This record gives sequence, C-alpha cells and structure tokens, in this order.
Amino acid sequence: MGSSGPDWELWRTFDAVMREGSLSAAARALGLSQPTTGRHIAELEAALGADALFTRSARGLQPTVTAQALAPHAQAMAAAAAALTRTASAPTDAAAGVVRISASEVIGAEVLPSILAALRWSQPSLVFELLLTNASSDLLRRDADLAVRMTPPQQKALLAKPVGRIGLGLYAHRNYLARSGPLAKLEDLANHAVIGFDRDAAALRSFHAELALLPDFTLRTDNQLAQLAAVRAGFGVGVVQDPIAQRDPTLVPVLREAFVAHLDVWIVMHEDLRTTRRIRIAFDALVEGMSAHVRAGEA
Amino acid sequence: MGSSGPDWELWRTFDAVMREGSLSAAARALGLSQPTTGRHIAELEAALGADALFTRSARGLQPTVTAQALAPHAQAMAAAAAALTRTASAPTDAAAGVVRISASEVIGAEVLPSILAALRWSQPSLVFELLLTNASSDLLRRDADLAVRMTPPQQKALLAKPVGRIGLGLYAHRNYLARSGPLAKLEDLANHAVIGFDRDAAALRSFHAELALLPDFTLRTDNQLAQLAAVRAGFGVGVVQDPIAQRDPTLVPVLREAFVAHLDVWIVMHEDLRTTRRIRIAFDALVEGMSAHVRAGEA
DNA sequence: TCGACCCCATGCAATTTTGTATAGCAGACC
DNA sequence: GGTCTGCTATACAAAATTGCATGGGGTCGA
Repeated sequence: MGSSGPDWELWRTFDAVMREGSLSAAARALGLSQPTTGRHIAELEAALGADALFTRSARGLQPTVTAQALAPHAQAMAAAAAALTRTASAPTDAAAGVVRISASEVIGAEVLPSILAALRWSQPSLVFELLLTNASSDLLRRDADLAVRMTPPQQKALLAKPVGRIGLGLYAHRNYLARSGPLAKLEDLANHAVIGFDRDAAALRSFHAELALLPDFTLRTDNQLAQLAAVRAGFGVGVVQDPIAQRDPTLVPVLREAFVAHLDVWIVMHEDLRTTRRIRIAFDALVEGMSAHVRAGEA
Repeated sequence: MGSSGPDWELWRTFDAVMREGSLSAAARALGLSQPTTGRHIAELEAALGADALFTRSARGLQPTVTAQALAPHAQAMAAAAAALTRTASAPTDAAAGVVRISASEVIGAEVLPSILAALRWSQPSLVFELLLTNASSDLLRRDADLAVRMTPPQQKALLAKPVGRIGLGLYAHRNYLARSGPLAKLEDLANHAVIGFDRDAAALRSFHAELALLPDFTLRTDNQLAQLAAVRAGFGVGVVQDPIAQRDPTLVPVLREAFVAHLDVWIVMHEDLRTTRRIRIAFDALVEGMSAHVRAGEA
C-alpha cells in the first residue's frame, strides 16, 4: 500500500506557495519553473479531493480555509526537513557543521555574540544560525537545535539544564538622572519617562505582578532591544537585565528596593540531538557561557 | 535559492528504510520498486556528502551513526505528512473526516469506546483512529490530533482543558476476598497477591510516593490493561481507577483510608487545529464525556 | 553440502516529470 | 488610453525517474 498520501515534494511546493503567495514566486523560491509549481498544486488538489486549495486570481493564489488549516503542518514538515539537512551537514561525531540557536532578541544581541565568539575560537569548524524571537520558537517543531529559554522546561522530549537566575532591575542613564527630578520612591516614577511594553500581553502581565502601580509608559515598544537602546540613550527609566546593565558604568540602578524581578534561565535541546557532537559542544558552551553571564549579574 | 536540501520524497524513502530495515521491505511498504528505493538512498548519500547513511549487507541495510541521528527528524516529517493528509481528509468546516486520538491503554479500552460511540451516533461522518500508548505520544510531533493526558499541559502551542480528577484506589474481586485472609490494615497486604508495575519507572515512582511500604508485587506487568484484567479475574489486589471499578459491582474497594491517589485529566489539542470543525467537535465531546466519567467516579 | 530464500546492484525500455516558449488576463502608472 | 508588469494556463520537446528483468552474493535450514 503506497497510498499513504501524496508525494512529499508536493507539500514542499504547497508550503512555498503559502509563504510566497503566488505560483511564480514559489517557483522562484524553490528553483523550479512556474508551470511545475502550478502542476504540483493541481496534483495536490486532485489528490485531496474535490475542494480546492487556492482560488486563482491575476494577483496570485489566495488560500482557501482548507489550505490555511494545512499550512501549519506543512511548516512543521519544512522545519523537520531543514533539521534533517542541518543534522546531515556534518558527521555526527564531528565538531563541525551548523548549529541553530533560538533565543530572545536581547540575549541574542547582547550576550550570545561573545559566547559564540569564544566557542568558535576553540571550534573553528562550527557555523551558527541565530533565530532571535521573543515568542519562544519551537524546538519541538525543530526550528532550532538549541534554545536559551526564560521559562521552565515544558516537555519530556527536551533536555533542559538550568543555568541560574538573571536579575531584572530599573535603570537609567546617568545623564538622564542628572537632568530629571528626584527618583527615590516608586511614586516619583509618575514624573519620569518610563520605557515599557506596548501590547506584549505575557510581558505586561509578568511585570504587572511585580510593579503593580506602574505609571503609563512614556515609550512603548515590544522590541526589547529598542527598550534597551532607549535606556542607554538617556530617554528614561526602563527594565534592564542586571548583568547587561552592569557592563555599562553609565547606567545607574534606580529604585533598587521597590522593584525586584528575575528570569530563570535554561539551556534547552532536543533529546534526539544528544548524540550529535557539535550540538553537544554548543550546548555545553551555552551552559557555561550563560552561567558566567548570570554570575556576572550577581556581583 | 532552491538548493535548500534534497527532494523531500527522498526523506520519505529514508524513513521507510529506517523503519523496515531493508531496501526491499521499504519498497514494498511504499509501493515502489526495490531499485527505486536503492536509487533514492544513493541519491541522498550523494547529496549529503561523503559519509554513507547505511552499510550494505546481504541481510539488509544497517544504519550508520549519521542515519540514526537523522531518523527522529525523518519521523517528525512523516508525522507532519500524516497530519496533512488527515487534515485534508475532509473540508475544514465539515463534521466529517478522520480524528486521531492519543490516550492511555486503559482510557482507550475502558472509557473512550462509549464516548466515541455516542459521538458517532450524532456525527456519523466522523472516523476515529486511536493511538493507545502510555508513553504520552507527541501531539507536538503531530502523531495525533487530540489527546487525553494525565499530566498538566506543558506547552503553549497546545490548547488544554482540565476535566477533573480521577481517583485511584485499591480494589479486589469479591470472590478473591471471600477466599483470602483479612485485609483491614496496610500491613495485611504482605499476605495478599498484589498486582503492580514491572519496570515502568515513572509509574513505580508515582506509586511509591503514595504507597511507601508496598510489598513486592505478586504479579508484575507494565500493561495496565493486564493489571485491570487480573484484578477482575480475582488474581489479587490492584490499583484501579474509581470510575472504572464502580461500574463493576463485583469489584470491592479495599484499604480505602490507607491508599489515596489521583490523576488529573486533561483534554489536549493542537492550537493549529482550533479552526478545524471536526477536531473541535471531537474535542468538545471528549471534554464532556471524560467529565462525566470523572464525575461518575466521585459517587 | 546443497538448495531455497532474501537481499542488493545494474542494464534497458517505458513512463512521468520538467522546462521552454507563448498566449491571455488583470491591475498600476504615466 | 496606452503601456508595463506580474500573474496563470497551455503546447511541445527534453530530461529525469521509474519499473522490469536479471545477475550476483550471502544466510538459514535440511
């Protein structure tokens, strides 16, 4: 019985069409010709039954409800295919090949570079890919090999190692403080420029718990790198990870007693990758590097 | 750039070869010819670089370390492909098509049948697949659409609904009790036939916590259906879910005060499937049916 | 030790899949 | 209103993939 579904290659085309929005664009992305992508989609539609996947138009293909329901699975398939080529990029027992790391934007921009630089110095054959997104992207969907996570490990299939706790505090640039009014009590914040989140529900909630009577933010953005940059530029007061703030002598902690929060940090990997040497090497390096980072913040 | 890895269809062949153990068997499973599968593997090996995936022998193909590292990703891909055909098996907005449900063996054999029977009565176009395994199989890997879980939801991408708590108790058949010695205190168990787990580490641990001084089991098996059958057959004393035991008047609860345990039950589904009507219908039916089951045990 | 069986590898013809070229259509912009 | 761009759909030839048949080699059991 070979009839267990269509040719997998058709799903790859489907995924590309969903992503690119038209047969022609998908053909370009895949390195195929436009008639071929069109035939692939036609073949899928024929194989799946009566209802069409797309409505054709001169402006491209618009996915039907069915196609929209299929899309996430196709993406999962694509992620697995990418993981396959990544894993095969070098022998399992070699300290070479591609390692794909998922982390938050702040960690990826402020902390990982030095860790990876050191690692590459000792392991010159490693190649890194960074997937920087705050929405903790799916290790389970194999979008990445390793991840730096701020939430406890959620899944048996994942191998997680805690590396400590990053303190969060309110900071401001000394130039800002020199020009602004007093900031000794939590209530003083009402007269200050406060940098915070815009719509990120999860982040807002977690900070609400810690900082119940926070005034309205003066600068709102969900991009934490922008928040950090704003604090450094002297715009106002914002939440900064202690170890990052302490590297910059111009940043001054404020309201140390009034605001306390922290992030528990984990390094996470797929259990499947346990035996792949380059992943293991990168895992260990991340554990060590992030541990050092966390300790630096405790000083 | 279309050169992002080999033809996906090759991975399907790879997965089949890993599963079946030989080119010929894989060819049979896929409905292809043996030369074709051989060529697929050869093409993969050529595409991935120097090191081979399999060592050829007259008894089949033996996977190398690299191939073993690739296998789980290929399985993930296969699961996603299966989910695609399943999802496409009927229009998204139809109360028809295949719904794949993961649950423990006991739930699948003792509880689900009546729930699904009732559901099928009101929705005759639904088709069900049961994946009965105690190792909570991966919803995230898209092995199933829905799951009945005894552990709290671990993943953001999953939509989980608690349906209550199933009590666990020690039970024995009345015929057994009529012939055996007294059973009033926990210590009396030493003189009884006790049915329990064999090697299932997780299960053993969870029961050790509840029943510290449990004697050595007289009948050991990790198959919980066999445990249940043994209790029903009057072999001895075993742990049974209250709602299941109470349906059978010949089963008598014993040591009610000494042993108390419970399982929190959740119905879990992929967030991706939220908009697929048949999955939603089955989800709601499972929530209602399992809630009723749980309540039945509280009587 | 022989035979039966299952396995992989290879040559060749048929089929399938793909690409090229082209036509037709809808919207954007001057 | 005309032109330009981007899209899909179709005809036909080239290329690639597949299946069939067959050969060679190893393992198991009588």
